[in-house]
Amino acid sequence: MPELPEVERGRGLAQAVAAGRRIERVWCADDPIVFDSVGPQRWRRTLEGKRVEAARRWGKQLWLALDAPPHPLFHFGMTGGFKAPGAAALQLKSGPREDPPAWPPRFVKIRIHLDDGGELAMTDGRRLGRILLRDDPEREPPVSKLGFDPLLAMPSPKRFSELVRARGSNVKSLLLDQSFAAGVGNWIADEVLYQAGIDPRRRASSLTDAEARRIRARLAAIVKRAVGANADDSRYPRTWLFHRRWGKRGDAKTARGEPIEHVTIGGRTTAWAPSVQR
DNA sequence: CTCAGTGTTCAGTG
DNA sequence: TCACTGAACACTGA
Repeated sequence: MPELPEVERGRGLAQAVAAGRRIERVWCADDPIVFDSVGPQRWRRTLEGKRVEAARRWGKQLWLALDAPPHPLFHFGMTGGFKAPGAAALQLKSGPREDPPAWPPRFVKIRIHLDDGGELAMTDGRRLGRILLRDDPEREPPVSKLGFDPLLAMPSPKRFSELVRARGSNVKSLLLDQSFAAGVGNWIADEVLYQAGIDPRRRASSLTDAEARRIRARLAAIVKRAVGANADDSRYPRTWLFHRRWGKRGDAKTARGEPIEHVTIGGRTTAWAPSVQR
């Protein structure tokens, strides 16, 4: 699920459901992994009675700004997400004839009941997500260790180019490095390099200024477009590598007929089109 | 039954 | 310090 656009959709849902509301009651799953050893009783004591001022995000980190600290900070891992009852329209791919919305949802980890009868829940099937408490989320790890957020704070072309060309790793790994660009995940990194026409194995320090600027422009455009589509991938442009990258078929091709290769870079499956990425 | 996986972290190596 | 690799985490779904 979650790269920057999916997390931003979660932020929007939380903002719509919870901002301005008081938290009346909280239910926590008995899951010491996702809750990072903060017990359910402390969660309830911390959250109940507080008012939610806003839902904020940096990279893949998401938190509820309350009227008093500490604030709950969420990371969705591979499979986490926010849910709200009857919020189908705000969620992913909830077409007319999908499964009836189950409530409470499968794999629910926390349920936050609000004073207007609404509810915000987080689910996480594979338990790689985390829910933490932070007094000052923006100035404490993990958020303080993140790099720029491509939606909220893209560096200038000049600055971006300097940043990229100072790094020795391959450009795919660099894009995945959260201390460089916060919120970029595996498919966005591949999409950026495909559209920019850059071989993912290139050393960042070997890129020309023009190539670095091209990467910046594609990163900005792809993130903006995916967020604008509310992370509904059926609305992503047909020409995107995204639609063709899954399932490593030997005969996979892009929409333009370019053969797609799958290789492992930085420990992650990388899909790319060698004929147009140099 | 096997295996990949939209993420992160840590230990070990060079 | 930097860069890289592999394993671990936990579990689903193909």
